[in-house]
Amino acid sequence: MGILERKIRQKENMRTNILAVALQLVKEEGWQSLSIRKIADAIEYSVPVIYDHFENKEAILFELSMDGFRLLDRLLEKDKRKYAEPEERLRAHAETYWNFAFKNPEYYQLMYGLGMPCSSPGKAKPEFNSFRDHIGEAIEGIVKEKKNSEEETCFKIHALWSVLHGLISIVMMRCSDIDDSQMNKKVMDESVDAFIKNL
Amino acid sequence: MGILERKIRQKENMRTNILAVALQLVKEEGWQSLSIRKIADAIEYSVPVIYDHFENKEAILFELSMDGFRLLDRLLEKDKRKYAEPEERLRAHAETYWNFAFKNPEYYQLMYGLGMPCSSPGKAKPEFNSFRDHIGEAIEGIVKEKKNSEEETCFKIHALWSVLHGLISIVMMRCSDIDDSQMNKKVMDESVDAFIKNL
DNA sequence: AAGATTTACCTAACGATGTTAGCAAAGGTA
DNA sequence: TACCTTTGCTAACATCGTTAGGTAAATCTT
Repeated sequence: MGILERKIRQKENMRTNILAVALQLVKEEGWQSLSIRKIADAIEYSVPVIYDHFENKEAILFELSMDGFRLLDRLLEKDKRKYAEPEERLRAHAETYWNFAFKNPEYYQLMYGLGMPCSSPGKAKPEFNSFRDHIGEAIEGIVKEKKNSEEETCFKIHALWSVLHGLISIVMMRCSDIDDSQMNKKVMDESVDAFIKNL
Repeated sequence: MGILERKIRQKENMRTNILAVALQLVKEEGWQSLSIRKIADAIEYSVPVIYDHFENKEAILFELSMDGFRLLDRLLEKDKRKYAEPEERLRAHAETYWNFAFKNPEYYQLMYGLGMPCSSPGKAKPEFNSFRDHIGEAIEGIVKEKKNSEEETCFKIHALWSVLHGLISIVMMRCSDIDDSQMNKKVMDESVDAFIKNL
């Protein structure tokens, strides 16, 4: 009997609908004004049904952050297929990371806890290191003939990730008075250049 | 009559007391659990008196973040007096920034909106650029014989700030699985080295 | 088809939050 | 003493996340 399957399908639909609606609300009004009641309103159900599908609000945010990591991962995989040469690939990864952040600021903020009650970080997720793994691979490709130790490579990975994340955070949080996005992009490009030169 | 002055003094005392108590609570339980009622409880007054001294909760957070910037600024000024040689001074500034962040994580999180409802950033504060100004001066000192344009120097400032802030953010938010603080410190030192070498 | 049972869903509430209106008491002024 | 300003409080409002408990519909059992 397909009746059970239909129910499962409906349940899944509800779940994805909740996530979709939550993301939509966030895009419109930001994380700070997202509430369970608004989600319930948007899906046209009462509040408690949301708790049939998610343990609590944090679980919803967690799931959305996972979506963010998955999306980023897909983009990085595309780079991998497109660019075989390690240096070229590394530059592409950096650019992809940058573009991802500013095309999906909601995701980026959630993924790295920028300007919101921490929620997602803290729990170790494999997806968390997706970017690290990708640039790590590219860096190893560039550096493999040189006699760098594994530890040194690990340092390099962290260093590059840090510049990118730091730059993005500062711009996204408006910590700097430099608001010219072209200029900020240039700072990133030069930082990546300097980084590669220093490998 | 000193009676008016006493009242002013009392009012100021109350104000600073509120801030001190708020900071204390944050150090004990983190930003997320700070509430007006807890502050009122700690200062042994009822809730509305707090609103006689601060417009709202955000104003309290804002003032505390200013304290953070002022404290950081004082430390950087100390470096300036201690180290005349630009490169040495720049290294000291980086180290000071790093140490400040991990000795006062509450301040750092508030100042740059890490893991909390954004609150402070967004409003342009002169104190915000204190660190930028300090490392800017040192970098100009190092680079002044070379024919770098002002724009290039500005880029360099942003690049260095970004590595530091990125590294600190990643560690503080536990985005990385590398939790060894000595190791993280090494990554910073090497990044600063590479940065200076690349000036 | 009728009864039993599980499921789906809602109303209403609890406790905590930031914020404010309005009142009472204390203190200074005339 | 009468008045007024300051100072502080109680109590409430709206919103939040979360949950207990009930109802009616959908499903399963006989």
